[in-house]
Amino acid sequence: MTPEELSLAISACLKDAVAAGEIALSASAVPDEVRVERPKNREHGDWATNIALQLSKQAGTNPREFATILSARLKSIDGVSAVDIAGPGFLNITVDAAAAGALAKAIVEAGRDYGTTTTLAGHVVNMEFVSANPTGPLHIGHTRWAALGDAIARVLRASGAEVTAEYYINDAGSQMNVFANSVYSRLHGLPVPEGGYPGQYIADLGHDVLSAHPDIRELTEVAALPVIRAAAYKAQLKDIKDTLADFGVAFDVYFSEQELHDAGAIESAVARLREQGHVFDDGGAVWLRTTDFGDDKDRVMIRANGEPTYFAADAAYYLSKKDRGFTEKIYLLGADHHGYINRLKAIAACAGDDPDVNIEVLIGQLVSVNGAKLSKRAGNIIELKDLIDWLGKDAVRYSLARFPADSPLTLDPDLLKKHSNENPVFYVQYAHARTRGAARNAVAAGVDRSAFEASLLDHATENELLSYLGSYPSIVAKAAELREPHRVARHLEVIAGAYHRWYDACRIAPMGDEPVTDVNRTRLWLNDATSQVLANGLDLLGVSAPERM
RNA sequence: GCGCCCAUAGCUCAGCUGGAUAGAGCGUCUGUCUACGGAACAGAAGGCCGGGGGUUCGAAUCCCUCUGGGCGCACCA
Repeated sequence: MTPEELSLAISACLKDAVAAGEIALSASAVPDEVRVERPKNREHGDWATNIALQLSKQAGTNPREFATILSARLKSIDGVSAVDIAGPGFLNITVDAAAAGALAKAIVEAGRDYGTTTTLAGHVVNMEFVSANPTGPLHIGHTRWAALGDAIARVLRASGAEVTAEYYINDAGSQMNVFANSVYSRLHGLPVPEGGYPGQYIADLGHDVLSAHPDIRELTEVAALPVIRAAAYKAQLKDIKDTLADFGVAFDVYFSEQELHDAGAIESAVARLREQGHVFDDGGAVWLRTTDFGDDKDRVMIRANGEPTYFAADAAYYLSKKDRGFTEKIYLLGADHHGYINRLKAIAACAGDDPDVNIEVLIGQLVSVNGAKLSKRAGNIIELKDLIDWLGKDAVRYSLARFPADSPLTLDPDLLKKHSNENPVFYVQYAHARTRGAARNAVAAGVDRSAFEASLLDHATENELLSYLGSYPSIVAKAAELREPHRVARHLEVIAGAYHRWYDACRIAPMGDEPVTDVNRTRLWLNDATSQVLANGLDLLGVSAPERM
């Protein structure tokens, strides 16, 4: 019995009670699924619901009376062994061991599919994240979104959504010229130009350019700059892609801003938005009236000098996503871009979309290290590449994925540097390795899965572990719905803890010369079910599930 | 000045969108091993959930208001 099954059964009982006239509610007031929670206190049963507290007012009765009527029907649910009414009207439900234990076998049989649902089926999602300028290496600021964005994409897919992960390359702006100038200066041993990019990587890019174009130093500045710009851009973008691959982050599409310009998409975007009636001319510039849709000021699309703005490219890019058939466009942006929310939503509205449905802008607080703010331009960056080499992909990805995006996060490098159980990733990975080790030992001792007797999983720690395994799918679905993959990570930590407690209390393999019994065999199913859930969950976070550590 | 985010144990942070005695890891202290992997488990100490009002059966959670942090307000990209 999973919490979902219980939830549906409770809802059915409610509907029956309404139909029988025992509760004065309209049928539409009964929710299809009743939320059941795992009570903190074990004396409160296996599962609890506060549905009586929520609906009694509408039903014109008091919560305890409501609960009494409902509990009589809940007792007849197959697998429910007891129903108690507590406090102001909580319903505490106890499930018998056989009904709870059956889950272990179901999980093993579902395998990698356990935890996938269809709650977001039909959603065609474009998820844009990272999108770092191709003028420098990825640093820790991008790291958070790389880890989180990839995990969100995976969680969405697990919930049935069709997701395209997309990286927008800002390769068209004036920063590309600054970038080329910076490399040019390095090649000629000149100081970093005003506002240019410092940092060793500029010199490294110079070497890349030099090996591709050995005569680059002989060219005049005017002739050299376009060559440098193209070659350094190519090398830097490759570096970014390689780093993301090392981080286990896969993008389906790398979208070039320059190609938008080359294809005339800016002009056609202005024309299309003008048709929608939201474009106006003022002071020689072309504007989009974003204030019609909640922005605090209108935005220039084409400057008085005829040059398009970055904002115009944003609008063209949005239209591209719309044209490509995405019903939901999700943007993951850093907190320093939160001012973009309104204008991006206004673009969607101007394009005729519903800004509450078709576009979603997620804002993440920036990660800091040792209190120092990181700046690409200042050159004191911590590169993603170095972080991976330093701490390992798994530790970095897990550390970033286990916190929600909207709270400030301070990473202590000295703490993260330690490969010890101070880092929660090891707690979860170790639990998985332990399940594998326990299975190897059990098999060596002659235990197999030839028998499964669910009612034998009756220890308190088994009840606890089963309930957490059972709520895993709804946690994944919730994480997808709210775009909060940290919920998965936290739940894995809960499962790992429950597993360790079970492992301490209940042996899988027989002790010494004792014979193998169905208790051992059945426990092996539960062990393997735990293994499967931990592996599935870690995979959603892009973290490996090691066989041994 | 206007706007967004944040404030919970000594530290880093959860808290399932309003529920029962507010949790985890680390740190501190005390226990459990002739060990299916001790990278574990059990227990203790540690909280005015930033302050003050309000909403209701019930608030860390929702509303208002202070305080204190982070960030943003371009015909830059």
